[in-house]
Amino acid sequence: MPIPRPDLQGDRVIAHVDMDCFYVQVEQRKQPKLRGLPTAVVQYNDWKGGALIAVSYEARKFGVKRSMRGAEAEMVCPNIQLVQVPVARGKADLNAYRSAGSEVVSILSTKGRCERASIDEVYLDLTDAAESMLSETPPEALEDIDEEALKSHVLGLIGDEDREKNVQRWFIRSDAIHQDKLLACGAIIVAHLRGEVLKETEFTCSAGIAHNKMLAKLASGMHKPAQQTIVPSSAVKDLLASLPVKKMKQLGGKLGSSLQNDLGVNTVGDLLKFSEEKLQERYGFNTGTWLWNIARGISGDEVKGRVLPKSHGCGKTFPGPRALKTTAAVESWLNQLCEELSERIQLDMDQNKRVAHTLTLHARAFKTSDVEPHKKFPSKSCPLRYGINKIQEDAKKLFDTGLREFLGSHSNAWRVTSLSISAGKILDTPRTSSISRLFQGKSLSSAISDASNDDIQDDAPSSSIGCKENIVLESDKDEVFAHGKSVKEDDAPSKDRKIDVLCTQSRKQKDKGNGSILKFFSGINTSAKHASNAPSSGSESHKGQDQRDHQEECLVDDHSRLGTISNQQRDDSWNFNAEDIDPSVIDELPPEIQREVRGWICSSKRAKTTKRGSSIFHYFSTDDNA
DNA sequence: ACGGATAAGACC
DNA sequence: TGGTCTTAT
Repeated sequence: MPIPRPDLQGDRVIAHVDMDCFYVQVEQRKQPKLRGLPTAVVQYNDWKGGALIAVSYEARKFGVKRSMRGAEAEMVCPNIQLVQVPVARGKADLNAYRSAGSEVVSILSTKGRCERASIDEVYLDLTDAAESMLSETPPEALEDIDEEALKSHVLGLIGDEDREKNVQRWFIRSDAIHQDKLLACGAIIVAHLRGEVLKETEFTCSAGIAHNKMLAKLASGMHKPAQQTIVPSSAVKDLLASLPVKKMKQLGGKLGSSLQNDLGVNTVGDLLKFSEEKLQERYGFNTGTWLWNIARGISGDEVKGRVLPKSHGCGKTFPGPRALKTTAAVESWLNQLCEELSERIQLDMDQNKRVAHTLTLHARAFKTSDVEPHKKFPSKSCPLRYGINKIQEDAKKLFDTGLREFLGSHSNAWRVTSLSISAGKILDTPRTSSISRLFQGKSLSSAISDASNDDIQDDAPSSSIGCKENIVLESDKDEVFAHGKSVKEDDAPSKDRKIDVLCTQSRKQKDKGNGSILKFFSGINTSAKHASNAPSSGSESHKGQDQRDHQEECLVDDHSRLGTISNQQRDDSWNFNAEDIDPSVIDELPPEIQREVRGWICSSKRAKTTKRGSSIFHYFSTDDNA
């Protein structure tokens, strides 16, 4: 998993910040009277008091553990306060915790690169900040170091009496090695950040400060709650020597068991006895190298600069007797799940200007008359189209195809024990180049005029712009096309008109045959299906969700199709290949646009293999891809 | 017959 | 690529 790469730079300052029993803190902030009491958060309390998903430290003293049921917890801790996770649409709703997590991230991301590792954990690369501090205000010159920093735990510091004095001495040692001084600076920064988090959100957290992610993560869990731990490199060897392999991230599962059972490796230190080649031959090249490295406290894994999730998903399980046995039941639950998902990706789009491109369905199921015992329900995905109804419709189709495959030829009675859908391939919506502006960005009129060297004014209101007859776009309200979003927020008739123009164009384009150029600029899908669905010109008819879905379909979801092509739905109209574009159409474009389009075609041919994909949206979402 | 709901990433 | 598997909280 982590990229096995030698630590090229042992001087990084990395912190791992972990919220203390996060869900509990969120609930305690909501209900301050719960503060200080043994508290746990449970979801669904109807069966055995619900399942615990977070436990306060007060409650842990009583032996209350995650993965207990509420009823069990009450037995060991009669006074425990059980708070339920909010329920919406018949399922647990974690949004309160997600947004609380965002509050924290927005504070923690201010001092260096920040990677959101989960809803309640982040990694920080504080190297630059620590270097700066060291050169400007090194700890040894500081007369009073942040009190919270002085409470740090420093691994390997000897002397049990008057710990804080020792720590202080460690912080201000002028003869310390550069690495340790950097860590000291990092620890001061982290202490400060934790203080900010507490002040701004009322949440406490714990942290680890080390030279890489692995060690930082290890350290953050060593002293909780509300404390921080520093790992000087001099302490690494002893730390790992006695550390059970299972404690190491990534070794908590089968790999860790295999190390113990097959190699007799019980502590990370035991790994030192094996050569890199030996480990590689047993566990594969990458994993082998990775193991060899972590045994030595080496990890080159970088802190990704990412504060937003890469996917959104929601799901529900239907245990035992609750298993779903009819398609009607499945569809009803899928509808609920899709509703939540739609809400969340819409919010993501509004807040972060990002668009999800794939919809994936997972399910677990079994057959009542079990012929093929362990056959799994296959997961299925397709291009994601925005709008609740669309998502529901597509999810339904995905389930059906999955179910048919699951059942095979003999149709058997089945039960579904879990359903989940997720939205992935989330990309920033482009906003930089002129072509981006042309089809969805800020100012359509100015984009076109700039590009074609005309001198139409930037803010020319309500003008229809002809572009070599291939494209007619109105642009009186720029935001209409920005991220395909304001359409839904604003139902003004002029907007309807605009959609109408686009759809009409799209239909015309289709009749003319391969009119890919319009797809470029409008993002409008020219398939018969969608063209026939296009709103009619005097559209005062539809209102509400239908209308919304419709408009979104015209703009947003078709954008999303450009990037992704599903295997199962190999509808050409969803496809958007550079090869399909008629070169003569490109010749008719304004010169600036020609250049960009050709650039895209070129890059799409060359970039078939890159992760970024080759859609025009990918291409134009960055500035530097000539 | 699962702790449940979510996420990320590697592998093929 | 999509789909599966692993790991984690």
